[in-house]
Amino acid sequence: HMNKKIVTRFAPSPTGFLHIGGVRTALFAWAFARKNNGTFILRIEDTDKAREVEGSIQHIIDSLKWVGITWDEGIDIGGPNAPYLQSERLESYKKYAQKLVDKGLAYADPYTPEEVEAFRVKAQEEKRPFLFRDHRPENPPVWDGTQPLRFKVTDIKTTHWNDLVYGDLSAGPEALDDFIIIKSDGYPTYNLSHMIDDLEMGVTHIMRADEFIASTPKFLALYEALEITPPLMATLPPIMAPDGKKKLGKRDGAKDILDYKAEGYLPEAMLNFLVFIGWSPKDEREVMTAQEFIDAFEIERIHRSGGGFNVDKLDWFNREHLKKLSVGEQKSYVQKFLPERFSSLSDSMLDKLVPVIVERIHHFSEVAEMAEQGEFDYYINAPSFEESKLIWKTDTLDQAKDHLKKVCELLNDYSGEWNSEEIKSVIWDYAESVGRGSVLWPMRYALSGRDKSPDPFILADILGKDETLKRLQSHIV
RNA sequence: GGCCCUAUCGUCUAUCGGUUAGGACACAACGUUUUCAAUGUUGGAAGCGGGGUUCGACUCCCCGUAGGGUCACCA
Repeated sequence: HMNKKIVTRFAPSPTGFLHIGGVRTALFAWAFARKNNGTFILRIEDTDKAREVEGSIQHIIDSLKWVGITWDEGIDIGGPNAPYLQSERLESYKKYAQKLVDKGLAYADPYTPEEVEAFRVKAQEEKRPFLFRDHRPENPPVWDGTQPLRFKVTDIKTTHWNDLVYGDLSAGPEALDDFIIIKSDGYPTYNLSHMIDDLEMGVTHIMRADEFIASTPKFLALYEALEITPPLMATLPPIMAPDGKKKLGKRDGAKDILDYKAEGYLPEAMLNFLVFIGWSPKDEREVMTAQEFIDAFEIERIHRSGGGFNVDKLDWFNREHLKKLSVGEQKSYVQKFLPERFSSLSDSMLDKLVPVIVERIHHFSEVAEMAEQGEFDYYINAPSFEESKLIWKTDTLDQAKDHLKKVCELLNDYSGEWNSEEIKSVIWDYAESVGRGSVLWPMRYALSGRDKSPDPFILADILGKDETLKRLQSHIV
């Protein structure tokens, strides 16, 4: 039973950065293609020249690549259906537009933008939807390419269709109108161009966010006029702002996806987080790799209700994926976010320090924040001697110094392997005999100068034997 | 305002007529421990309201209510 090969696409417009909503859409379309051994296409819809933002295309490519999305055909790699930039496909759109004109299903819009705007305002004031067809000219001029070209809806009815996610949908006749398919600048609108491209590129499944539900009846009318069988449609639920009250927009904190990269979030965590907004697997798994997501992905399990963007959950996902990284990988991230002054840390010190840091963060920019607050300074500079701190939780300063003196002796005599477990066992019996706190608190202060720090044995391990003894001795004098 | 979609713990969700309504995040308590962190255990916490259908509704239908989308020479 050879089914038709599945082809999906992600088709953003180059009008700025890609935010999480766009990436989520791409992720679903990509996963569906991958799961079914299909083709995934990256197409750029640059028909709105006024809104185009320089550099967007590269930014989109970088964003998708960051989360691990790959495409089989697309703007940067070409493919059998090239070009993948709509501004280079104008002939196709004109051909189909002309077809409609010839059939009497498209006509030139004779009004000025101001006149149309006036119709719209009036409709708004009268609290009814704006319908251009109420103003459809009786004898439209011949289309010479300088006026907008409108599709003429001939069958005004309630539209019924099926959505792979929402099931049977319908919309009243108010959803149908004469909409523009070619603008006065000669470029097509999305309304026309996306379906021509999908047809020519063999797209079988369209995945897009729910704001397109309302215009689907228009698309369906145009498909019919063009005698094109529409692809199957899967509508994705909206991503809501953290308060859950409205759709997440750029004004509500929908950041550039690459900002999360800059903040030290892991791409695999971002992917994991994003796919769980609007989808969930059959079982109760949450932490998943990209491949596990692809394997588990089913359109049937895409949700219909909107999901909120929850930073706490993202942080949790990030921690979970952080733990799965090798120490080497963790180390290169930590190095990236550690300020310049820490470059004096030796490689071997870093190897021991990294796990200690990773245990205390959700994402790597916290490393920079903690460093900013002086959190790691004692790894590169010995803390200054403070008697008051040294005697905290011990009886007297003399006693604290005696304990440190003994610790120094024990460590000095020890010549085995230098790691926190061994260091601990060297000191432990003594600490137990006189009371752990009275030994460990002074050690902590002598080594870090702080009352909140990692275990003193771990500190000693990271600092090395020489530096450890040096710091302890400086507090005995 | 018209058209359309949605509705389970604070948040994300499971449930596809019969469950003590399950899980995760967050939160709280306790345990471990030399502090912090990490970790372990436990806990509180939900079916928007009203009608139906049914032996039985979170689940199906209707009406409210609330939220969201849309009504561009943007996609």
